[in-house]
Amino acid sequence: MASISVRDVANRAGVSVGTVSNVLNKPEKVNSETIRRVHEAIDSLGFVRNDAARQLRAGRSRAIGLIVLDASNPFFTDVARGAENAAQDLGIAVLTGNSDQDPEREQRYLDLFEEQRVRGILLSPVGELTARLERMRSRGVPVVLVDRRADLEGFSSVSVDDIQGGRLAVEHLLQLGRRRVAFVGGPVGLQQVADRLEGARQAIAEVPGAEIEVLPIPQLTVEHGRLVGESLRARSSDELPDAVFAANDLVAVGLLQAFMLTGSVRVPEQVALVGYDDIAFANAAVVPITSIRQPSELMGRTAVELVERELEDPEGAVREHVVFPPVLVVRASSGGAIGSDPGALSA
Amino acid sequence: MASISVRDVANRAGVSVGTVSNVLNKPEKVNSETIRRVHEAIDSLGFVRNDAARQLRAGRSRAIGLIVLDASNPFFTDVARGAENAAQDLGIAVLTGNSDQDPEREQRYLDLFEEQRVRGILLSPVGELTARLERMRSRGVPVVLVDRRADLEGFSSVSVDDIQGGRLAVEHLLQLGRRRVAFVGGPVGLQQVADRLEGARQAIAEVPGAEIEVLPIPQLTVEHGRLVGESLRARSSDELPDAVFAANDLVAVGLLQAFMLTGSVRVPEQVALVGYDDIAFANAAVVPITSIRQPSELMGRTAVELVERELEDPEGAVREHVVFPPVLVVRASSGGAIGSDPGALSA
DNA sequence: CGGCTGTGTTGAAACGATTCAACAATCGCA
DNA sequence: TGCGATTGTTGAATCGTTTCAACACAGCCG
Repeated sequence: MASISVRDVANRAGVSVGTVSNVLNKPEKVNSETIRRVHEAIDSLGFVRNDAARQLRAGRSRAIGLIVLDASNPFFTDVARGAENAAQDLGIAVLTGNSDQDPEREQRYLDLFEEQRVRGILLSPVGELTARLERMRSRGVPVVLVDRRADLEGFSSVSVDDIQGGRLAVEHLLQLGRRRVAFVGGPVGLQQVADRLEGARQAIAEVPGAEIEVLPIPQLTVEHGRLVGESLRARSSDELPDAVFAANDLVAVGLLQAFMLTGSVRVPEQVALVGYDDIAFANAAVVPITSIRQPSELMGRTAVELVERELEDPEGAVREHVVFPPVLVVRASSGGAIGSDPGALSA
Repeated sequence: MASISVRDVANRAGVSVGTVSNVLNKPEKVNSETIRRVHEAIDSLGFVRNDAARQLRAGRSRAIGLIVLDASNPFFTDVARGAENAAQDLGIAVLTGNSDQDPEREQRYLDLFEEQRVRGILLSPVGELTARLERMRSRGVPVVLVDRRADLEGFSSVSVDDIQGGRLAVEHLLQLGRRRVAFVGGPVGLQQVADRLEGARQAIAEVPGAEIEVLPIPQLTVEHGRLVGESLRARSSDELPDAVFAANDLVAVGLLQAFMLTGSVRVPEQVALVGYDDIAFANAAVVPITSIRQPSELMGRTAVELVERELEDPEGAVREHVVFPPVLVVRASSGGAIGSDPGALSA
């Protein structure tokens, strides 16, 4: 029951505690025969290093804290995966907390991470945290904002250029010869939605004769996509747009379902469809959906690297804002590579 | 830069360190005026308790470790949410790691959690861990298996009765008058798949004239569901089953897509469809899919409670296997509540 | 007044790993 | 042989919190 400590290992191996510690942390300073004996003792006693004691001495832990907005959103699980992979390479760990868009839960995870003295925090913020983060920074704990451009001054961040993403989507539609584009998304209060729309408008403005119609929705869900899809279906064919850009893939799935349900709107013949995020389901939809991919895994990886870089440069004014370019992934819903006969889609 | 400790707080408040500790942990033993002064000192200095020191003294941390098989599977995010909610009520934290079905990652998280001296571990295991878990148990660290019945002797577990789930699904189909049921799932090596099929067979056996056809697939994915769906679509109508039970919702979605694509198989008129897991997408599919719900959040919550119960009963032989009943959720794909005109589904 | 109870407070010991100045042993070289 | 350099090893001090035996003090009673 009594826990096994370095002292026990030292006794068993016939060396001092300092030597055991050196075997664990600086083996190059220890005679190889001694190393062997110590490891033997460790194995036979089943010794497991007590991380609390180690980090008490070290002053900081070997873990990075990650707080995500929504653990069920594939985007964030990919970010987390990227962070874990990067951390693994560095021999550190990632502790993941899910704020679930609740400022109170977010606070609790910040408390926990502060008490744990994590080496840094990756955060996609919900609540108002300026004062709090200011304090962490003054303590020398790096904070990296994920998926939000530097709305908080003085913190590093990783994000995606959503304006560029919007451009990519609509330029693709325009290149297909489409001219009457509908944008389905909302609420426009959301930075991401506003940026995507802005990019779409920029692309439209560059092509004479192209026009855009904005169809606002209160939330980015399958249901609201479907509702808009049904209202579009009811239009006469000369009122129908020939292309739709959905602010995310869930909305695109809803639109597609409405179009498919009666088969009265053919995708992509009558309406070409582009979504955003490139979630796994975009590829698995009835008609695979063209989408804008965010390099989510790379974002997580980069965020971890930014934390470590700030740590290595303690006095540093090293605050970086890494903005990733989005990538267009063309699939059947905009007439890209189609597995089966497109004609079959009209049902 | 120098970290602020209880000693600093004590000086500032003009009391001893013992008193500061008591304010933090046993305020009922401290004079209320003293409490006030100490809190004032804490606030003005920005003191944050060092959890490493605290748990070094305590011998164990205030966190429970959770290792999930697949963080992108909604089932596990729900389990995690349940565990976090339960932990919150108890004033402890949950550290979540994603093994991603990789035994090596699973090992690394176990190492981490052992070094952190977590109070307990919730685990949906991938690799062979008997020896390892045995050691943890002998150290008095409770281990609770999630979503696996006690294939490892002597550990508590939470799981769902998948045999019962299979029964529910097929009994429902039989009650609708269907008699020719197809089961789509695999690999049968998977305990869950085998159990669901077993339950289905039991239900079939109780109704004279009912028969079941097993259509095996190598993986529970949308793609494989779609492939089977296409082969069914090609059958003549008297060879077609009048009901399909899919081993999970992803497979059901694939089947549905194949049926809808040409509209040659009408759901639910020609074929009634039931899935398993009740993922969010089941409700958001073109035709909402009837499914078997697992109480995933409750499972997470219960697992945390089992850990705490084992801790309170140190010598205890308290090893419980909690098996939850699955729940049938009826939707349009089996002719349940349908929003719009069912006839419209035939396209 | 002496003894007793109850309420607050104190400060040193303990938790277990890491660090580092000091020491020991061995070797090379003049 | 003597001296410095090199390589290994030692063990006490340290990190910040909690615990606990000991103490101080006030109030009460016989």
